[in-house]
Amino acid sequence: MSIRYAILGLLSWQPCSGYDLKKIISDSTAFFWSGNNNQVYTTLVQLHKEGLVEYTVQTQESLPAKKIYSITIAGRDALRQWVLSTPDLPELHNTFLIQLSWADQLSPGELDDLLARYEEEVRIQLLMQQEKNRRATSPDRTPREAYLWQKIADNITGSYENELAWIRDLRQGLEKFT
Amino acid sequence: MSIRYAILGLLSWQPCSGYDLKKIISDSTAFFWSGNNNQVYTTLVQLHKEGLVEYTVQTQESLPAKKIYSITIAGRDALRQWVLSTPDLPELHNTFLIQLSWADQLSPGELDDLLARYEEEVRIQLLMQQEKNRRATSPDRTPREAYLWQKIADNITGSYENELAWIRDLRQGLEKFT
DNA sequence: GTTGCCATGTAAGGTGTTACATGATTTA
DNA sequence: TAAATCATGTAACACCTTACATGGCAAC
Repeated sequence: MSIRYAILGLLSWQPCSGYDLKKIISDSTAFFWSGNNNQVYTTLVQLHKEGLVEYTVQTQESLPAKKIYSITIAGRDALRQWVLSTPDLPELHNTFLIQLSWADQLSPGELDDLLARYEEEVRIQLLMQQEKNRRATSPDRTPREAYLWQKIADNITGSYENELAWIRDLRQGLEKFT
Repeated sequence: MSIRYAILGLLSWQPCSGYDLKKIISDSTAFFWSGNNNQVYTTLVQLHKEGLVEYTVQTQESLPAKKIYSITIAGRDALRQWVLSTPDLPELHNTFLIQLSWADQLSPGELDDLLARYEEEVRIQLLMQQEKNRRATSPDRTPREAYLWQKIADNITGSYENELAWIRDLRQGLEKFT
C-alpha cells in the first residue's frame, strides 16, 4: 500500500507523468519497487478516483500524449497523515540466510566459494549504490530536506556495508573449521 | 519460491508435521515468512507431488491425526543444488525511508517524535531478537553448523543494531536544524 | 535493420497475507 | 465460559512481477 504514498510524495515534489514516476521508482533503491507499468498506472488511476491527484493531458508533436499528474490539496493532506503515522519496521528478507542455514552439507571449499560469491555481489551492489548516490538528484527544497535525503542514501549504503563486514567476519571465522 | 527450500531444509534436519513447520517459521526471523497455513500446507502438497518429501500419518488419541513429513533422497539433492546456487542479494524494504522522504513538511517537534517512535520500535525489536536468540535451538549437528547458525542470528541482530545507530546519528544531526 | 526511448495501457501469473472452517482438549 | 493449543485445510484478496500490445522516432 505504501507505493501510493511514494507516488503521492513524488507528485508533492513535482508534477510527473506515469512514465516519469516509473523511471524514478525503478532507478531508486529507497523506493524499492520494480517500477513496473501495471502498478504505477493502476495506482495513479486509483489515486485519481479518490481525488488525491489530478492530471492534464499534454499533447506532443511526433510523441505520444502525456498525462501530467499533480497532487491535490486532499492528496497533500493524505500524504501528511501517512507521514505522521506509526512507522513500520524494516522487513529483513535475506534469502541468503536460508541458504546458509543448510550449507553445512557443503565441503569447506564449496562453502567458501558460496560465501565469496555473496561477498562479491554485495560489494558490487555497494559500489553501484554509491555511484547512484553521487548522481542522484533530491528535492532539496530546504537544508533539512537535503539532510534527510542524504541520510536516506546513507541508510542504504550503510546496510550493504554492514552486510559486507558481516560476511567478511564470517569467512574469517570459518578458517578455524578447515 | 525459497520457502520450498526453507521447508526442505527443516525436514533435512528432522521430520515434522505441517503444524510444526508453521510454528518454526512463524517464530523465526531468518525464515521471514508469516508461517501462514495456506503457504505451508500447499507447499508441502507440492513438494510431495514432486517426490521431494514423503509422509506417514500418525493418529493420536484425543488429538487430530498428524502427517509427519520427511525429506526424500531426491529432496536432499534438490536442496543441495539450491544451496549451491547463486545467492540473491538481501531485499532492502524499509517503508520508513519513504516516510522520511516526505517528512520535511513536519515541524521539528513532529519530526523528532516520528524518529523517536521509530528508534523505540527498532530498539524493542532488537531486544526481542536477542531474547529469541537466547532461547533458540539450532540443528547443531557439527561445530561448523553451530557456528553458521550463530552467525545467522548475528546477522539479524546486527541489522537492527545498524539501523539503531543510523537513527541515533540522524536525530543527533537534526539538532542543527531546530 | 535492430535496439532503445517515449508513453500509454492490459493480461497472466506468482507470492504472500488474513480470515474462515472444523473439532476435541487444555488452560485461565 | 472464554480462550488458547493441536492439526488440518480452503477462500478471498492484496501485492508485485514479467511479459505483451501499440506506434512513432532516434541512434548505432
